[in-house]
Amino acid sequence: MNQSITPYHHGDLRNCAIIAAAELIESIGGYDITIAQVAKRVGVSAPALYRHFADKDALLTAVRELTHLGIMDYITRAQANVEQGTLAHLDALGSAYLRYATDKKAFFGLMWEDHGDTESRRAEVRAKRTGFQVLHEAIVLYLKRHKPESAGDSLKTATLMWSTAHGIATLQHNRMLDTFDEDADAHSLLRTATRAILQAKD
Amino acid sequence: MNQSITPYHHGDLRNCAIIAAAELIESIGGYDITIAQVAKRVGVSAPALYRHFADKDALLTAVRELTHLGIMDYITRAQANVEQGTLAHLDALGSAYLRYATDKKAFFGLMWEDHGDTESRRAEVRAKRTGFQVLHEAIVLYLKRHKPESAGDSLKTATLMWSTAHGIATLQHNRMLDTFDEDADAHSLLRTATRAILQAKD
DNA sequence: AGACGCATGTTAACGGTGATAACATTAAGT
DNA sequence: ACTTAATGTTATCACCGTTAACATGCGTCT
Repeated sequence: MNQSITPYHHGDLRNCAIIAAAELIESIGGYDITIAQVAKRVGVSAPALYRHFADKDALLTAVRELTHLGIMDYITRAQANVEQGTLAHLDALGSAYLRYATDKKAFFGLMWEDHGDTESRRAEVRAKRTGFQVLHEAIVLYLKRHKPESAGDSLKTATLMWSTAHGIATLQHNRMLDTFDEDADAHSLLRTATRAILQAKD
Repeated sequence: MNQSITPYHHGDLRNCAIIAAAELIESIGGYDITIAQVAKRVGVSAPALYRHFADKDALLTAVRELTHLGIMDYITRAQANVEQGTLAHLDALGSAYLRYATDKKAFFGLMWEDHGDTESRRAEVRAKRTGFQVLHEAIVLYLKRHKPESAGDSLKTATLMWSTAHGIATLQHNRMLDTFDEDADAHSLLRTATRAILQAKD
């Protein structure tokens, strides 16, 4: 965001590098980025970045954190004008997820890239589950209101909704849903699934 | 498979290279393979491979074709001992998909890797949709038998089932479903979803 | 059978990449 | 002011994908 004063030696690299990497990813529409590119964009030599990141993956992990904030922004914004615990609420959450996946395609892809099993990995999993918690709470509320008898299935229901949304997003990402059924776009598809999952076991 | 006679100069490289690449992928459990590794494994110098593959992605694309065969094998095998068009049939298809995703984790990941938009891409999309056709036909049969009134939704239903299965598989792939709900493993999760989707609009 | 040509292999080399080492410079604290 | 740690620089490495230039041997035509 703000690179403040004295950008060269004293300025906060790290943050600038993360932002530069993110901008680069967005501009080329893919996460196959190079350290040298980031360094050049921030106006510094490549090895300088290794003072702030252990390796390339550490930088990308930082970008992923930023991505988590981004998707959370989509989600919280989607909740703003919707009554909590309603079906419209769940629809809004699902739509936000899908919208992020298409709007910020490269980031969404990076988010689920298959990187190693380091300890920073654990933090990411936690961050992603935090996003899931929002969905879970919304479902808890919905079930309490409309189906108290199956309130115990909230976790399973939430997992199912997430899986479906994620599957639609990733398949669409791979151009796998393109010409199947024109009037069944991703969003309406997810809405149908949501209703089906909620109606189950009536 | 069979590298037949005279493996050196005259033997069928290409196929050997593809198999070597596949074996390598399986052994290291990831698709971050190097041309040199493949070359060494097949006992040939690295540039030799470029007589048979335009670039690295062409080789990986060939491996992906092999992967498509592999998953189709899982699917057809799953159909063998099951009555067509039954709920059990659909369960078997879904389970086969999930089982492949966990059994051949690296291949499943490679299959959905984000590679460029070349023309070989088109062929892959077709191959993957061929797999989808099996699911679709099973659903057509099921609907015709059990719900003739919603036979028109077969495509949408199939897409939804695929999306859910794919979402479960990929989320599990990213260790995202690990400790959520112990008694709700991937397979039972998908079975619940299948029933919900089929029961919808009753 | 022998000469030719093409498919297919080899070694050498190039540009680019992630990463480290050795050195330089600035900021901060006493 | 002098030391010290943080942070930058250039030089360098090993490796990777890829191409060029050269070598080898199989198939074919006469």
